[in-house]
Amino acid sequence: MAMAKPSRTRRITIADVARAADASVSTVSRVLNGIGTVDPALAERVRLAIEELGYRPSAAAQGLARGRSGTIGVLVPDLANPHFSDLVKVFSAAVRDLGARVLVMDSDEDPAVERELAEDLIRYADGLLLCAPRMPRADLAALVARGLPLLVANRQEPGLALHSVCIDVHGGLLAVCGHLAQLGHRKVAYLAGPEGSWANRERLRALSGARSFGLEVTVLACGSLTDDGYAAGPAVLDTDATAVVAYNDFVALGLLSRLTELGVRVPGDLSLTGFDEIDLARYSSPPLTTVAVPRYDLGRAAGEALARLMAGEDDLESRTLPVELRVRESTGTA
Amino acid sequence: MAMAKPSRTRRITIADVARAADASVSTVSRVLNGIGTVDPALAERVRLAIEELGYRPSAAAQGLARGRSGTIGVLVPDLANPHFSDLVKVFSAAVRDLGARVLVMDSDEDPAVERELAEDLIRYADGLLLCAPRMPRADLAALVARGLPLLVANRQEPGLALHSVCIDVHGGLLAVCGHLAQLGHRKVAYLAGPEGSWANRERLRALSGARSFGLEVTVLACGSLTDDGYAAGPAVLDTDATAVVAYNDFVALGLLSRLTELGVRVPGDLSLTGFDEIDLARYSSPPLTTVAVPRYDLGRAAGEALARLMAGEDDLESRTLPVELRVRESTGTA
DNA sequence: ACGGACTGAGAAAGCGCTGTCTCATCGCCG
DNA sequence: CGGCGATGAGACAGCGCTTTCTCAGTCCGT
Repeated sequence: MAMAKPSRTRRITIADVARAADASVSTVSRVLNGIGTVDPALAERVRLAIEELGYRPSAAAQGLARGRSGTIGVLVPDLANPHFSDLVKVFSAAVRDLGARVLVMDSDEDPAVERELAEDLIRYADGLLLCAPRMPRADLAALVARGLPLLVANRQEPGLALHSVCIDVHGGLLAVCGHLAQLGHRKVAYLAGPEGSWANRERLRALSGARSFGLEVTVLACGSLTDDGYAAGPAVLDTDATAVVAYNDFVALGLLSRLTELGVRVPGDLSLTGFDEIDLARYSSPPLTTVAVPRYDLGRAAGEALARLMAGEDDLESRTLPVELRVRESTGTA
Repeated sequence: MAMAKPSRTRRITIADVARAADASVSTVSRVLNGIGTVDPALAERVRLAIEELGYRPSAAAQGLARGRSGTIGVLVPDLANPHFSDLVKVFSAAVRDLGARVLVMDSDEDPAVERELAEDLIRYADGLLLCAPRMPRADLAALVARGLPLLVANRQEPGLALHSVCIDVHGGLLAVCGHLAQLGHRKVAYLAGPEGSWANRERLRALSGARSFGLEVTVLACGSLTDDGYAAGPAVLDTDATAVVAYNDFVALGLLSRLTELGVRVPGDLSLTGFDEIDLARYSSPPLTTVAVPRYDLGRAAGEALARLMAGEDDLESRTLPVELRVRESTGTA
């Protein structure tokens, strides 16, 4: 004989609390939100009832009544990438201080999915943070037109009144180039990152700027993962470059591993740079020359910016955060 | 003269759509949810109106009316740890197929915060996934008592009817010990992970089990980060161990780096093992002997289990997923 | 002792949906 | 040709809160 399911106990509502505390629903609400004045004794009774019943206001009902959900949608291309999980972590801590929660979605680097998820997030969220969106400009514009507070991290789109916070990728890679040039390198290979990525475009822009100080750049399609860097080993050796600029630290470490296997010494035979400074960069052998990006500040800045957007300030200028070159032992004279 | 703020345009509601399509609200709802039968012509008119107005149903209103939010709460100790961000990623993809979204919170490894966030998540979510919760048993019990679908990943609590999916940490570390014993090691040092962590307790249990095949274990407090491993270098050398079992790959790689700096050869002077198999493990020099855990399967399994819990099935047995020892070059004969 | 300014607290109208109930309408069989 | 089951579609009552409005007391000045 099948045991009846324990019939999901009815939700405890504010009315239950009111009844238990012998107060009105409005009063309970007041106590809950600390709005208006309530007689201390009554308030205490209410608090007690809340405690005893284990009452928690329904987020849906609050959201509906208040007209805002207290939720911010965050869209990332790949949550498994520490760059983004770090950002989400910091951002979510930042907005929690504002009383907001974060709904994360992962587009798996697919621009089409990205648009769709963003539309879905809108239904839930009071504001949106788009991290390094790969979607076409038109989609981005459509999203902006929806009118809800929208912030973009690490992408700029000239002419599209986009509020954004960005890392100074261009400046960072320029610094890398300067460093390499100073060491006497003339020919460098660049292991390129994801196609649609703004960060990749910025790096390319810096690279072409670096021609002005005599750098000759070969661009090799690669990717953003350790495996991609490892795989790129032979291709790199096919060039006559004396230095390799990897898209990021993962790629650099993957390549470093392959080079070590192949008996190529770093920086003796080949100099190598990364980007983003992951923890392990200081711990590889040799330690990696890379660019430190202010992850924490980025998340923080995004949180603040979105807070202000949601408060109705619309005169926000976009911010670009400075980066810092970290010279270590993976780079040497040509 | 200050430009008036564009007065946040009123939300487009289902009523607007009904009006535009010259249909009733109920009909629009039917079309939206594909429930009941609607005349094809009318349905088409509705769809058109939705399209034209750019209407999106409010998640809050739907949630309130339906009695469920379509959101699942996920609580992790540290989203910056790839172990968890990977899990969240896979899990969230898994439950999206169910039409659910994921609300992530990060407790920063603080058991007290953990409890609080979990309580908050309940207000938003239809179900909860607690990842490697560090909270005391009593708090966990209180959460279970709340009655909503609750799943725990990587923690077991005997006697607490907890639905869980776990990695076979014990088995994995036992395999590591066996491997080391076979190589002739007798004295090993264990770099311990976070205090409250079940995974750490399981490792310790395996270690004490390993005494049966003659292993003598020194436990050193450490942590779960690369830096912790790096810092533990001298302490490790103070022991007379011939092999080091690190809490995870990060710790192992940190230690490896320090050992390299100190001129200690791995595995010549000291064997070293990790756990969790991060990407970089194969790319260190030497490549790291570690334990591969089925991250993907874990997320998948969690998604399925929670789906079934939410469907009312309460007879779920807990699952433990098998792991695999990956022998590489960081371990050698004693 | 009486009117005006406050203060504390309840009643009730939404918020934007869903889902049930009800009501037309229509085709069809007897 | 009347009655009956289908079928399509609207009305309406919630869902659990917030918030305005209203009202009964209080406290004071005159």
